[in-house]
Amino acid sequence: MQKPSIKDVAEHAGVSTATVSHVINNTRYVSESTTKKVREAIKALGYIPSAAARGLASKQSRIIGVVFSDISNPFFTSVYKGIEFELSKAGYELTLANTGEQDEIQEVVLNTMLSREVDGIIVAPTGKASEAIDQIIQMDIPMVMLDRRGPYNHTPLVSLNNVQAAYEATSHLIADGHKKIGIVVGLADVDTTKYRMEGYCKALEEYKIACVEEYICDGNSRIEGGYRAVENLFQLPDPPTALFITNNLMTLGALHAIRDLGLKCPEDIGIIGFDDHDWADIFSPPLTVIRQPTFRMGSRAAGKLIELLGGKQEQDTDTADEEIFSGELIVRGSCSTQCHNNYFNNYENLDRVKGGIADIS
Amino acid sequence: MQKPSIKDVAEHAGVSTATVSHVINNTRYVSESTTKKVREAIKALGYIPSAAARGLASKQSRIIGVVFSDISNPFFTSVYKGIEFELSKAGYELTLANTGEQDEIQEVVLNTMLSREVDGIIVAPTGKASEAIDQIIQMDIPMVMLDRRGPYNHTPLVSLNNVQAAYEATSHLIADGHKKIGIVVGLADVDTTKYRMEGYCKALEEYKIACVEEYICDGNSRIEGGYRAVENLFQLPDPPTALFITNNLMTLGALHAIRDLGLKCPEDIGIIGFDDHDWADIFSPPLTVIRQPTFRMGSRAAGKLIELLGGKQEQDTDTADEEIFSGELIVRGSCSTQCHNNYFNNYENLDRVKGGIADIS
DNA sequence: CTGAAAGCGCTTACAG
DNA sequence: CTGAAAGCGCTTACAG
Repeated sequence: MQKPSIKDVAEHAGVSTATVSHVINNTRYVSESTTKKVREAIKALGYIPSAAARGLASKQSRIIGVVFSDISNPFFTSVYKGIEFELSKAGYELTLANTGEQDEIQEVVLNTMLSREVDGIIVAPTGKASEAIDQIIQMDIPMVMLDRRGPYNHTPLVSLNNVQAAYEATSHLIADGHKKIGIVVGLADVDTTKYRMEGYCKALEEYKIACVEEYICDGNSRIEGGYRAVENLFQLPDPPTALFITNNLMTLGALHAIRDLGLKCPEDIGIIGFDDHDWADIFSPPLTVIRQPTFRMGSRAAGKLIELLGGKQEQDTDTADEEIFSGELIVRGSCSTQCHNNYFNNYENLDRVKGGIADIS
Repeated sequence: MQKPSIKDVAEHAGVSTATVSHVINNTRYVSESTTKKVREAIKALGYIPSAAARGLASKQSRIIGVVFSDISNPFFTSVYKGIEFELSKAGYELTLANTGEQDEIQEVVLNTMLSREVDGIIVAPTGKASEAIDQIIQMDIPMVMLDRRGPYNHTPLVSLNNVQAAYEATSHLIADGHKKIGIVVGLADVDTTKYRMEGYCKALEEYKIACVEEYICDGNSRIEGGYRAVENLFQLPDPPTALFITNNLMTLGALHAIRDLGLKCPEDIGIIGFDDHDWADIFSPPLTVIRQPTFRMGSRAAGKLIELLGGKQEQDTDTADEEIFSGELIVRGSCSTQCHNNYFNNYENLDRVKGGIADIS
């Protein structure tokens, strides 16, 4: 037997398709007895509405597109769960696509989303300008950006205060007695890279530590990149004593490299990572990290999108609608060197010596 | 301006909508000059076909549904990437849903997929019978099961040889000199739990080691469960010297517990985990695990589905179509005790003593 | 080589 | 309180 349509249900119940549609969608009053007949017919026939037909007729897909660089990155997985939590409550389905941080792929996936007529989009855009994004903006499809905004300054954004977080991370290393601090940075095109580097520099500056160019090392945002970065740093004549590694994947690579180089953490090298992980706590020593409120960031982005979908359009204001979360420093013990118990072992002391750390040693 | 439809394109190009459709889909010959006109019109208007309309007219959504228990489990993430790799080559889009291993949620998500009229489904089913799955089967929607099959014996399956893998894991612990071997098992409803336990028992039996009931501990398939399981095991008067932990999340929890209990691995407790991870290698000591070929499993499941979609229907054979992969033992060093250098330190020796390990000690 | 037109299964003014 | 019917934007026999 064929899959039943709304017409079959209507006939079976002895009503019009309009009535069936209205009881299904609860979109106008239908008498109790009629409602009952319709529900029974639906049950009897095993009727399932066609989302395609519905979408075509109503011009709403009730699908939200989510575009991330890589769902196997736990940061995005957790954000995704936040989005899913919020959006499924509101009756939306999600479609997910990975760009792998590649502009061409981003173009392709956004276009298929356009073709799917998604009702809204949440995207962590690559750094470059995108025709597809231009088109989405021009078509007035609700969109919120997550983690970064690329070259789009007038789209709502949910992200972390990366400057502050990186500043805190670096300050923490300084407080632990480090003066030779390397940083492993991600892809240059991605906003967060710039901001995390900025926070790092700001902290060094504030504590009058010279910013050594060789200590800034590209890790490509990926595991292998983190590995190679650490290898390179330790080929320097005067390698750093501590490392700020600016995302979770590079941290993994860095830890691999540290092990392969036969180094001990934190004795030989202090480590602070970006992004928290389930395994960070059981690493030896447990990893000190900056934690992002990933789930909340995801659900907030979804919330913003729902507002836009509801038509609360005050978008024509000039101020970009931003929601910036704070990173949280989780101190676990991968930073402290032998200096751990010296004068610089905590923020209180740090505050006192601001402006002259290089003098005391 | 409104979003252009195929009609607008047809008018702009001075042809029929049929012709436009055919050049887009390459589905019948169209003269070069006409083709050119159509393509130009498409470009000029920025035309994007409506997937909903297309789906409604063609009765094909070109969407494949993927139903997993939890995409934040790296096992599923990696499988998903394999699926994505294969299916996107074939021009399909994916829609993903998590069940959290809950029957009711599985029911809901499968029904929305039915409503979306997905062309096919890949599912890691919960253990219980499901009305939605019954319906999918009855509607002849191509479906392949992944990791497990639940109570459905006539659906194609891609999975691991869990008995063999668990047998190898346990044998490895035995070869490393352990005789008091605990196992942390997952949800009872899930097939893999049963099979992994079976392999464990088989190995013990083979080496004449008594199977101690207290050493079999429920870990609920989750991090917290793994934690509690280890806590419980170490409250036994005679706790095990080694643990086989049967999935990645429980392993994480177990490692946490081991740390919190102040135990050292492998000195105090040997560990072998199920599923490999990026961090397994940098744990101290690096974790010995059974690795599943996750990406290949995913792409193979997708391949099977594509075959079914292509209508190669030889399904009415009675033999269930199964593809069973082998797990790979990755030895890293979290199992060996002080016995590491004794008689039982490798498989060669193990073979010689088969049938009487308990006698030698 | 191409077109006219029915039909896919819904939603939604319009009408009563 | 409910129905008749147009229309959403495609695909696809059918026809020439």
